[in-house]
Amino acid sequence: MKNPIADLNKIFDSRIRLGVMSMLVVNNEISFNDLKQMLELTDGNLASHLNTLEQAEFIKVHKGFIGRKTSTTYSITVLGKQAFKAHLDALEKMIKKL
Amino acid sequence: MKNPIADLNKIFDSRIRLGVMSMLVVNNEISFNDLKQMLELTDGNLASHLNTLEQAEFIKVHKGFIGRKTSTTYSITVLGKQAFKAHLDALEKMIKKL
DNA sequence: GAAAGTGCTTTGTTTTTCAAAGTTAATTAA
DNA sequence: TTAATTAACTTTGAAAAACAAAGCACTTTC
Repeated sequence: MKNPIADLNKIFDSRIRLGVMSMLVVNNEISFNDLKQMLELTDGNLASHLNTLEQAEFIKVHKGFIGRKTSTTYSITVLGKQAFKAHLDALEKMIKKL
Repeated sequence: MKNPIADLNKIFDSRIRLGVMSMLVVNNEISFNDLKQMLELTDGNLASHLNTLEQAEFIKVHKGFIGRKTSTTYSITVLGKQAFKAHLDALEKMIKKL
């Protein structure tokens, strides 16, 4: 038998990054503010997790406007989608023995 | 919409504890050594994660023998099964929108 | 009787997480 | 026009968690 946790992606150990990704899988663009409110996080905390995901190239940023207000939105990348799916598959395989 | 990660159990953020639990769900008794080898961990690291799970009363310990050798085995508790299931349900709900 | 195995505990370092406060820039209210 | 607000950060620092390595008590095997 092989190590059941070896295929889990370390980046997704964090519930917050998991939450961000799961939200971005279904919504192709979400604002910083919406993420912050949905996940109930402080600015700094969210920003640093987003940064981790960005470094990994799992998400990308778009700086734009809503009306005349600045609005930063985030979306998932192809790589991000793949990695997230792979992680979920690994999770599923791990617990599929139920 | 409500916070998608609120129902995830913090104890299962750890890949290692997740791995231990998923192994104990399908095998009703696993030895310290087997867990250590399967998950590729050092003694101290495994022991401390097992301790966390034990504190939460999600697993319990049995000190016994295999032949004449000491053997410590672990099994999941009813509470542990419930908590693990609840966590998996929360995870599933979170990503079910796929 | 020396070496090795089991299952820890202790110690200390590294990594991760997080909140709080400060920052920049634009925007609206007074 | 100045003050206050909002958005989206960055920086700082503290607390928590993860982890490896070493030590330890006990037993067993060589």
